[in-house]
Amino acid sequence: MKTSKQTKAQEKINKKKEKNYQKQVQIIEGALQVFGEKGFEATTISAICKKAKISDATLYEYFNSKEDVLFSIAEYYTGTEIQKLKEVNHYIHDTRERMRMLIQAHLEFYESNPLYSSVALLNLKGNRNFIKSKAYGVVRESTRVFVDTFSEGVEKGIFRDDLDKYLVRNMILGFIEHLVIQWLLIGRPDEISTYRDTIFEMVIRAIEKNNPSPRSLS
Amino acid sequence: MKTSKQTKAQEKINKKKEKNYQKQVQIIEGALQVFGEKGFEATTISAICKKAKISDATLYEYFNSKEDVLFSIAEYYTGTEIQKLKEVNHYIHDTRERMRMLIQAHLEFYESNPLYSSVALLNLKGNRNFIKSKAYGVVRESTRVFVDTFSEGVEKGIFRDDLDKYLVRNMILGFIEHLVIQWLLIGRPDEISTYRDTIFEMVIRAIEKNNPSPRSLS
Amino acid sequence: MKTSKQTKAQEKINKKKEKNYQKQVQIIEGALQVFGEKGFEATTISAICKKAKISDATLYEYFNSKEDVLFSIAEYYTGTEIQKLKEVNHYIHDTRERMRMLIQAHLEFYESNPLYSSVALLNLKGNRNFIKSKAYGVVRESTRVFVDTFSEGVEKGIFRDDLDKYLVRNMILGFIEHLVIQWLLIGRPDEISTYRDTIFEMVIRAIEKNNPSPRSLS
Amino acid sequence: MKTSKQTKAQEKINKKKEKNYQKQVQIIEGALQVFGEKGFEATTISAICKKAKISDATLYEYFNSKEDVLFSIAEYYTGTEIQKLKEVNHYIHDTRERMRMLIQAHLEFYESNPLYSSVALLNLKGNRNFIKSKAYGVVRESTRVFVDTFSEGVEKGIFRDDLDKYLVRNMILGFIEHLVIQWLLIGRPDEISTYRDTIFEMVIRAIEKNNPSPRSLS
DNA sequence: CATGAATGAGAATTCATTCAT
DNA sequence: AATGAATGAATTCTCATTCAT
Repeated sequence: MKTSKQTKAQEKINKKKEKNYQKQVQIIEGALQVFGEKGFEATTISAICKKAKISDATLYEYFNSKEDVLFSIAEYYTGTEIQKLKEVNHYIHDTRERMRMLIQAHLEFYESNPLYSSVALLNLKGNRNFIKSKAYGVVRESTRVFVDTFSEGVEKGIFRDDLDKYLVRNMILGFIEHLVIQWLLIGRPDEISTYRDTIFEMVIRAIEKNNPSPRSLS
Repeated sequence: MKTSKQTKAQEKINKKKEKNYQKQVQIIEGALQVFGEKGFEATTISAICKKAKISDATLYEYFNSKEDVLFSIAEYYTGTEIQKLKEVNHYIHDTRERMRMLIQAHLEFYESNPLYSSVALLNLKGNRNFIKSKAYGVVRESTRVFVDTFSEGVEKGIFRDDLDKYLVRNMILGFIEHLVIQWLLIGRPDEISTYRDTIFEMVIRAIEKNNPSPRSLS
Repeated sequence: MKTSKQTKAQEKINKKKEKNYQKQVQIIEGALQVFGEKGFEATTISAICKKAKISDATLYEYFNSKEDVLFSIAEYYTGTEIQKLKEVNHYIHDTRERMRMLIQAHLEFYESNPLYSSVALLNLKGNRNFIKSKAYGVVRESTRVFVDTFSEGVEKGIFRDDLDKYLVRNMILGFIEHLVIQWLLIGRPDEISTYRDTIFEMVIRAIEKNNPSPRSLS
Repeated sequence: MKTSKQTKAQEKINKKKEKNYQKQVQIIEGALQVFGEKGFEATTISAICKKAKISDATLYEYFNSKEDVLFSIAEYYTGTEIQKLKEVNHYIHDTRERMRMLIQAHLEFYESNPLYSSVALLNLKGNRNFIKSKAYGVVRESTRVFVDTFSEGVEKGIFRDDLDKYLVRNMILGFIEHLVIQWLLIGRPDEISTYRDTIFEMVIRAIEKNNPSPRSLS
């Protein structure tokens, strides 16, 4: 089963593009709901198709496999989200403000899309195949704003120039995502976006320049 | 048939404690290897038992289900790790140093136990049943050192008293775990413990007291 | 995992009716053969499917479980038999003759369908779940002719009015079925329908009216 | 599994006799309870042994298999019951009264031992292996009283001499057992021994001699 | 005698996926 | 384009039974 998947996957490249985009979205939305509630393994194709009001076989006209559907969810939602972010970003010129906005936007996006958060953080983050997928590229791309914004700050001299920019991204995303995961799993805190300013402020302290560490750091 | 299953489920609890502890560990170690390499779903009971050199049926003398084995891995390793931490912790009096040590210890533990890291961060973190399990309690307990250390710092006046201690823990763990996950999945960075000082330093800046944020924070 | 099973159970009901009736019968006939020869527990789904020339998975498109197949056999054959009985019954006006016919029909049905007899009397009679099933309703219904015929005789004044009609049914069915079971298990007597007249006559003596018991019955 | 059972069974002949009779009874009583409540297939050796307060392995010191235990229940209880019957029988000289007593005794035995009734009528009657067992011989033997009593009546000229004595036994046992099964499964009637006189009287009418059937019997 | 420990053997069921129509 | 029907392939878990101690 595992081996044959690989082989067949190649024969079926990009079935998607050719077909009705509308229906793809319909399926993705159905899948989001079921995956989000039950998790990937516990979800059946049948359940997705029932939500999407299509037959099981039809799903395979639009996607190559159950996992393809899962990954496509990320691609779709991230793509959509990136658009919004770019627009807002366009109007913000202050780097610090951009960073604040990014954190806020991420928190709010997760908070207002718990099903997607569940899929992304409980099912995708940790999926070894995901990182090989095209969808992962899109998701990764979407986090580049943090890297870029940090770099921008470094150039402007407001952020420390002795930090690995990817490590900074790690910190910010790790912080946010860990919080969201906890919120999803144990329901605490009630609202995560409440913390947006504190989080921003902690991040800023960690990365801002003229912010001498009181004692020398070994 | 259905009803008797329910009944038996109750009788089954605590099958473990009564039996040979040695063999439990043997199974846990076999399972760690297979789960760590293939992931929970892709792992079969047979594979675990082959590694542990026991029959499939025997596994069920010691554990109630595949998931029980998974959770027990966390319980076992965390329990062991907590012991070590407590010992070291005992000899460190400086709060800052304690925090440094904790971060270092966590990073090194993950780095030197990639299989366990894989199980814990790719399979357990995100498992909705895990948080209901006894094992989760142990894991959670093990992270309390961060909360306690932070509180200690607050009391001593070296850490900010305007931060939610759980949020602080979130930041630290999120940061570390996100880094480890990336390391596991895409192999970067090569060595995560290299970053121990930078990470510590970023964390410290975020939580240390006499560290006025240069501009006012809205 | 546990919860979703419950949910699915509800969705599953009535899988049958919607699908190809032809194939259902095909499966039922295959199952009859295997159940009839080996008994319920000793029969495997595989064996049934081999007889029915379908794959194991296909069986589950038409039935919900092995037990569902078993019960459906009874429903199917009883349903068919009831039809025949009703037709014949229609042309018989004499109550005594009707009773004779019923006994004869039952004996002959069992005798000419030993596989079904085996399933019905060795596997179903005594199955605690069966009485809760829909199929049981059909079977029960099919024995009502005995009750009705007896009542008819009572009304006409030819049968005793001091007997519980259900007890009468018990006697007749118990008599017949016990005989059939013996025939199935130890092969004696060779032919059960040989006894049709004797059985009828014994039954009649027990229930007929102007048939004073010689001595007083305490 | 099926084939090896046969082979091994021969090696293990009569393990029973040599051992502690006390413990055998203890096991049989435990088994009666579990078999009686759950049925043969749904009963596990473990459950029996828990009731009997011995270890699973010990059961096999006294019995050769799970089925052996089942059959032994019948042997034990029937043996005990036969004793009682013989005693009572000894003091009854009237054939008709003997028949009345037998019916009454059977009904009362079943009614006061529902667990045994369940085992005997739901699990044993219909078990194809049972008839090959030694236990079956004992059970069969116990029903000979009906045959003998009927023969006695025939000799004395009070019972019809045109009836197959085994058919008579069939009628009586079938009647009684069918009633008991119904009582076990659907709980009706509330008390079966209430019917003892009616049943006796119906039986008597069917078999008594100077009891001319009103019309000629074809 | 009693039993703790180990296991062989199986078997029902699930589901993603395919394909002819 | 859509789908009803069919199935291959797999896997957890159960349990009667054995045997060394």
